[in-house]
Amino acid sequence: MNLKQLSEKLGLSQTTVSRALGGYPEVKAATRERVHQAALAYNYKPSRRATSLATGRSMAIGHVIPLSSNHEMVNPVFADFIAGASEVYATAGYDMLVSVVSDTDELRTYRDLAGKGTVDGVIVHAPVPQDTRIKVLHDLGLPFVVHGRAEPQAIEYSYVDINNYGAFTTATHMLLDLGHERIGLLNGTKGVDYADQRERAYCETLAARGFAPAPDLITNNEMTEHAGYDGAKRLLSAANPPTAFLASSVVIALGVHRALAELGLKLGPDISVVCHDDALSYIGNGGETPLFTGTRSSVRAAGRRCAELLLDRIASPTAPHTQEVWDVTLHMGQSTGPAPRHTAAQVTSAHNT
Amino acid sequence: MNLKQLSEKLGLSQTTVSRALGGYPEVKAATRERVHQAALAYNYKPSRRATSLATGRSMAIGHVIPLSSNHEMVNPVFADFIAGASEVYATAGYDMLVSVVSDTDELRTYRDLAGKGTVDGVIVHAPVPQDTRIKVLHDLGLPFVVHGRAEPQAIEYSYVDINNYGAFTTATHMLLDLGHERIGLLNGTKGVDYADQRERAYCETLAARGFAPAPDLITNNEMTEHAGYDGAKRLLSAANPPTAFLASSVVIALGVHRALAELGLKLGPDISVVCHDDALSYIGNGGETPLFTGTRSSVRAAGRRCAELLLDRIASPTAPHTQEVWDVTLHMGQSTGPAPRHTAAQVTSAHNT
DNA sequence: GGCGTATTTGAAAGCGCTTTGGCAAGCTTT
DNA sequence: AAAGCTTGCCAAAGCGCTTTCAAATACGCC
Repeated sequence: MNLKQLSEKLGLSQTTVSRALGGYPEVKAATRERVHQAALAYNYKPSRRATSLATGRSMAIGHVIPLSSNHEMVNPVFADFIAGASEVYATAGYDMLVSVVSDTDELRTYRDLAGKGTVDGVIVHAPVPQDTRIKVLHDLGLPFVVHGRAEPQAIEYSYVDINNYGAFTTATHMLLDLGHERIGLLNGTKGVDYADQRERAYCETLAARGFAPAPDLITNNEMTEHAGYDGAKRLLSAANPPTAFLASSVVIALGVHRALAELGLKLGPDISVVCHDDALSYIGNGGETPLFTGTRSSVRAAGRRCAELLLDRIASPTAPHTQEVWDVTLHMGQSTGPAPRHTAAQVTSAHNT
Repeated sequence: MNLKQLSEKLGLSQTTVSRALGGYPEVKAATRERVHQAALAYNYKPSRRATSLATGRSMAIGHVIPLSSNHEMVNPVFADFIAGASEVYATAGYDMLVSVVSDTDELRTYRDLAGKGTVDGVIVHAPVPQDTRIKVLHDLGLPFVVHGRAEPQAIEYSYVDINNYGAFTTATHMLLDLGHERIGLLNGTKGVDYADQRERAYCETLAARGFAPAPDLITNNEMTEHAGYDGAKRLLSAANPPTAFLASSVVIALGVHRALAELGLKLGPDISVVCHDDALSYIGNGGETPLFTGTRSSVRAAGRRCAELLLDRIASPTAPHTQEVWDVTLHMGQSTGPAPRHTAAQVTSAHNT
């Protein structure tokens, strides 16, 4: 059933039917009602294809998910972020287009989406400093919102980010306050903005408190359980091991936890772990008292907010840009405790003998 | 730049330009080359909107991701599945449309997608026995492929599934062979096909070997880390606790692992864990010797295969249906060992004193 | 009753492609 | 040399909507 057929059934013009369904005011209430009834009865749905062509809007938002070129890896936070964004799109009548592409193809994908007019806007994920995507999207005239930041940029743009610097400053202070002096940082891939911010916060806080950050206490890796396990294992087996870890995600922290279990070290009393928790729905750091102490911020809420901002931009492209930095709060869990008087190395060797 | 403008620049008709770009044979090679050059030079990309309307194909595939109605939860396997599917779509020139909807809205979403013609086909996730979606999609005439099975069905349909029954039969036998007699089953939500298959395999294998499956050794829950932790903790603290666990996913197994660490039990020597491993990219059960012993099957590969089958169906809708059940292999990890002579309960209480 | 103003409805022109049905060359065939 | 094929191109119709412009009807008022 298409518009023509429906209007014939009703003895009305396509114009009137279209307007009645579209909610335009110049239709008599009675007529509108009649049209709605008929649309329901015949199960008429206006073709998205035709509507798009006629209006010039595709009513779809693109999410381009970069695949790390080295490892074929989909970052687990995307699932939650997308779930949040999807809620907003659904209520606004937008569709969500997802493409998972290797990061070398990413710019081409944006150019394609813009050129073909498949989407009305895109969300930019995992920005890096001086991200080239921002200029490209700006030049293409495709509305976009960035999840995270990509400073410095000559171009003004909208973003939603969390205060990564603040979060890791707080976390580092907290561990120092507990007496930890050697703190390992298990971070994400170098070059991604949030990872760099976190490392900077960690280093500068240590320095401010009079500790020299040892480069050998920092690892950069994909945010996987395995990376956390490997990193913790490696740092703990080195000479002069850390007594605490700062982990960039709960997934990494779980890996640390596994490494500790294997080494016979107790999370909290022996080794403290503080992590950033994206509040992923399935990697629960939940329960009454969460397992891991950490800064927390819902990436799903960020997805929602980014989607809202993007739809706003599409509706009014000349409006001033919105830039939000969310503060995160530290939640106490069971993974932190005062620095043990004996070092972890001694504990380890005691267990190994 | 649109087709009309490009054809004027070239001094050709829109027909010829369209055909040259579309690869149709009735264009002279020289002309085709000239058109391609011009398209490149002017960065012409045919509008997806217009193409869709003209051809009647939207060149997009829908993935409707159900959100469990009780917990707002996105299953972690979706991310990997979708990454696999996306690869196939990309090379075939298709887009991927993702909607995350609460399961009560799912049928409406399918009707919308079909009615508006937003997509050319859909993938059905997480089927339940006698899934109503299959009949609805069939009646709508929207091509689809199911990831998993939904027997019994009056309707013939295509699917890709793993041999869940076989996998858990093998796993149960293996644990019995190791001398474990009380085996906990930490399963997914009841009513979802794969969970039911796994429970059936577990019960029937136990029965075949002369053991009565105790209902109190089975838990059904979301497949989260927390659920695994809770389930293991609960079963282990009961009277006559299990000496081994069968976990429906690595995420659950990680939760079990955490519970064990907390109880001072060693994975392998004290308590064995066998799980099904979807080979998720970020919840690595990787390494030379994987942590968890388990059946393994790449859900990403399943995503790829489902996508291929769906594109085939769209290309030839009357072709016979394809039904694939993949056998899974058991990989030895570090999480299994012979049943301890003393029971876990004794170990626990020893540690608690 | 007639005029001006609101209120409702319609005809038709796009939106930017694909595709059908010709048509005019340039070839081959007899 | 006429007839029949290819080859290479084009004009125009359509895909199913939205939206402009115009027209028809209804209403209020002197």
